[in-house]
Amino acid sequence: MLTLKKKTALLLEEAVKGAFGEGLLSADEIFEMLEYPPDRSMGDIALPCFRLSKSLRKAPPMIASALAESLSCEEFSEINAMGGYLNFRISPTAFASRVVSDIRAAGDKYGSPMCGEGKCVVLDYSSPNVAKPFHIGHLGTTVIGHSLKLLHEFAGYKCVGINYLGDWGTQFGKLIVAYKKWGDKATIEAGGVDELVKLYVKINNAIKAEEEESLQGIPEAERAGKAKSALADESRAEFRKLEDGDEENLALWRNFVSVSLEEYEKTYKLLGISFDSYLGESFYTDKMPAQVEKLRNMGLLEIDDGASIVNLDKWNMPVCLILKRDGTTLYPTRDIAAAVYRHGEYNFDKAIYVTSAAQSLHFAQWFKVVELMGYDWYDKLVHVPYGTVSINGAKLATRTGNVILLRDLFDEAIKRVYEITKEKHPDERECTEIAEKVGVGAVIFYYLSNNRIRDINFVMEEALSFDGNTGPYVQYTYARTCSILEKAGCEGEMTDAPLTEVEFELAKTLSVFPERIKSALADYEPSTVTRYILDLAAAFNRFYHDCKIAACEDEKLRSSRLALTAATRQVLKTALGLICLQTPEKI
RNA sequence: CUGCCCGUAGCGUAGCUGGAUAACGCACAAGACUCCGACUCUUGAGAUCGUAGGUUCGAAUCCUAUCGGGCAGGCCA
Repeated sequence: MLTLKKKTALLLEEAVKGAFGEGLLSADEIFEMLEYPPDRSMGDIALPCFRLSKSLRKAPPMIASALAESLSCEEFSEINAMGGYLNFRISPTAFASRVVSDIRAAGDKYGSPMCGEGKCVVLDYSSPNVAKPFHIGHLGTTVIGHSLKLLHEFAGYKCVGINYLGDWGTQFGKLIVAYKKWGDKATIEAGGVDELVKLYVKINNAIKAEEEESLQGIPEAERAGKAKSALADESRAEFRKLEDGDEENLALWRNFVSVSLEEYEKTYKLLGISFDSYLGESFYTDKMPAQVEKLRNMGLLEIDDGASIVNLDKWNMPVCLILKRDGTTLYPTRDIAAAVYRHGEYNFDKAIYVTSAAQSLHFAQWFKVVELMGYDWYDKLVHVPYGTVSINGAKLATRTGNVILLRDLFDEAIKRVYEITKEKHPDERECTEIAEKVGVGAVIFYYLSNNRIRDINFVMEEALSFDGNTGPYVQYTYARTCSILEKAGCEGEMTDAPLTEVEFELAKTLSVFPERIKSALADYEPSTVTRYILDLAAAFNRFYHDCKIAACEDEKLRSSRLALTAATRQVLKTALGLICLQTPEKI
């Protein structure tokens, strides 16, 4: 499979040799220089010659015209020099046939760079905290992470998706105390994670109240570290018991985890997501001491104000805390231990962490510590950050209730689509199925439309809008391709029937898919795929509007148009799949 | 105070390894369906690319400074 750019680059390599002699530019270098003109009237592909003018000591327009003269090829219907540019025009019919036959030959592998054969990627994403609500703050890591997994699988990597559950820590001591005080088995069983959240909120409020009471009469300035709470002490004690393997507490803990997970699974199922590993923080508790020991033996650990730290001054970063003053571990300690374990387990070629950009420094720090520890795979760790989410302009906050649970968000989206769909589909089950795919798709598409690093202000009305560049728009376009092909009863073949501008534009858009996939992978950027889908949907809808397809009277032209439609359906299906969107054939 | 990220039409954004007339959607204005699915398509109006310097044949893109917003910065995760 030779893309247009590659083929052009090879031709140009010969032309450059012919006009200016050997060894000046390789095909690869030319490939990098090629670009798409901003306007169709200029040509379909272009080589800017400005950079060549220095080494050749000739004016760019002269280089362009010299190259134009020494080039000839049937692939291009026209080659001409314009200013400093060498512009190529492709013959639409031949080009479209080649694109369509490439797509047909590759099938659902069309667009795959196949660069991951025999390599393994570990992706850490979603990772909710047990017994806390699963809200839109988790949408980013979940959806970006899974899309990156799909992209890597598409490229041939063996992928391991890890849901690094927040299933350990003093919050479980609190939860155990709360449960013993106010909770009971039946309520939790019936109410699920919501009941756990209630208990958690209740005990936190109670602790806060006790602490405030204990501070009465102490001047503002002297309050630091003086807050006292019996419940907090009790919580620490219960957590200690849990760490020491107390059977009763362990049983409670297991129950909290499984109740929470059960709830999360519902959302994952809706998103079509599953994980290969659910090993959470608790799994690594016994793997940290070895790493701490290694740090100490290597002389990397310093004691500062009682705590054990790694000094990162040389790299212009604040110190990385490894052990607290009381000797207990911290977030970076666990991350290091987990990375070491995972490398041993999977021997990954890349380990990707999808988290909020707020954690960028944390990752930079512990990545550096891993490097200092002499692990030669330190450069295989990749942090993929994304912007923070706010709701209607305000920060997310569980306490003030400014949260949208993912579950509620999807329910709302599904409900709205259902209302619209039911008029067309009397069958209720079918309608529900469509509403799920389109409703959830709308939210995901909205989220994955922008560069991940941008902060996002979540406005329900916008996320659930179905007009313009939205999920329903592209899914509808996909359904339309299916419907046309089904009515026609065949998928057509490319013929020598002359094609018009819109058909040619569609073929060009189809041809560019592999390049877009490559850049999505290189940048860890699912939105590149989202944008491509919009380009393709727009190109197809223009074509659809201008041309009769199944109803075309000219047999040859009909066949070509059906083939283009089939190719579009194929690429849309692949691309939508890569950003976690379903592809219903009817809407 | 220090570091990282973001400033592009009224709004939400793309373009950022420098390249030709800055692209898309929403909203606004005008138009197109006895037609393969109208959740469609066409056209118009709307931008001194935060600001000021610099590098270059050429800057939204690179460098410096500056303003505005977000985030982070030793015992939370």
